[in-house]
Amino acid sequence: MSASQSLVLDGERSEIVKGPVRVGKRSGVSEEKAMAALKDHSEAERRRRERINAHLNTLRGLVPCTEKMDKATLLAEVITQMKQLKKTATEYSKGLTIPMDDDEVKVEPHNEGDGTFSLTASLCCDYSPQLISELRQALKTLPLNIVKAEISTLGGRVKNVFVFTSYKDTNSDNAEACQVLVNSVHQSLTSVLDKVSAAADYTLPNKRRRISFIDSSSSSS
Amino acid sequence: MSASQSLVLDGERSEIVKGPVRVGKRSGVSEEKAMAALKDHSEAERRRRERINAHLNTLRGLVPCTEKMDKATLLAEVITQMKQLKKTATEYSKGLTIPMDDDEVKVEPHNEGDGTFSLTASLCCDYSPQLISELRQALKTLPLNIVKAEISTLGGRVKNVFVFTSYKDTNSDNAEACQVLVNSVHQSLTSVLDKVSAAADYTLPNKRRRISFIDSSSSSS
DNA sequence: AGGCACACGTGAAGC
DNA sequence: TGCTTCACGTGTGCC
Repeated sequence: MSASQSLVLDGERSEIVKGPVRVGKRSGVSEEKAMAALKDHSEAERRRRERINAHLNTLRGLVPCTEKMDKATLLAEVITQMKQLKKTATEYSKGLTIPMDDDEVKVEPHNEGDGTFSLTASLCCDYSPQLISELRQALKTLPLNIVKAEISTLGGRVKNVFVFTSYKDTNSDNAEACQVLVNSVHQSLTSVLDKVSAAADYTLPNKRRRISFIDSSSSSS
Repeated sequence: MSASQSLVLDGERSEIVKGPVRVGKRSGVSEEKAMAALKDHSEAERRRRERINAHLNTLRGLVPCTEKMDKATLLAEVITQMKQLKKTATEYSKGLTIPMDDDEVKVEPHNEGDGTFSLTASLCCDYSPQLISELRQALKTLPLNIVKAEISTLGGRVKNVFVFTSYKDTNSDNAEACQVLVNSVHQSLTSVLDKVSAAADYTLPNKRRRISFIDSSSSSS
């Protein structure tokens, strides 16, 4: 565009101008100004690029196995990672909150694909002193290993979460058998829930013990 | 560079070439090839830009309040959000994992700044049947409300997490009083830990009950 | 080659 | 108005 000028802004070790060729005495000054503006512009743009790339690189540090990855693929990876993190975070917090108004029984199968089969089951209801022993009796008849058990209470409500694995003679890729397990666990927990909530209807004095499971456990009564 | 050719690749509604000016019969074909290559190149580059920008836009959808934000600032926001998510996620999972080898007592004050004062305390040790009643007795002497209680077991280990709030007559901005509370809670839990672990040393048969707290609770012994 | 990904400088549009 | 951000086409190096 500009007549008889070749401005070379080197990216690495700039020797800025190559051929500040004389063009005319008076038009030269305005051209120099325009050139300076152009140089400022390209430098600013370079700083912008550097800013973006710096952030991109710190993202590489945050997401594993992206050290030499494409920009676009890196961003895609960031997206999936972010979604995953959000999901697990809300899942964790979901696991920590206790629904106040509704009793619930949930059973979820986790077919890992590697042949193992696990189950997480949860029961949430008002606290009742018989609850734990009822639960124990109900669960020990099931053909499942208890891997992990959690009890949490908040304001008179109690939530029990269990993680089971099936005995290894149970075929994990037998979808039907797995469904049977899910159903029996669900049924066991539901019957526990029915039993304790029915008992609570008649033994109202127990409700005064609802502040914490620790207030009214088995030994002192 | 190219002599007497002006290739215009319009970004919006491309009428691709403006002036396929005759230049010569034989050099024309090579020039046309070069031009086609150039066009492919710019189109590929455009697709790349679109890929990146699409990912950037989905990131905008993932991070709040970034709808009209700068690319660089958006990425910065993504970074902070991601760090935050990672932190809370590991914090949650930290709360759910149970150290296998070391017993521990932890007490952490949470001064909210709004005048309320809360405490989370945790005790992690081998399961012992007396643990729960010991805990109950130890905690009920403390001038604290139990807001939330969790018990989780995994492989014979048990972790108890409690959230307390202080009675409202305790001045929350009195750092000294808060520290006293922290200390007394810590001391109570430590004494419980000492008691049950000392008992476990002598009553080794109890160790067979360690598979789950549900195996050996209070009612049947 | 020939596709791919990157950095660059530049024109245009928004405050 | 200048300053910033964006999209674009291009040059270049790397499989």
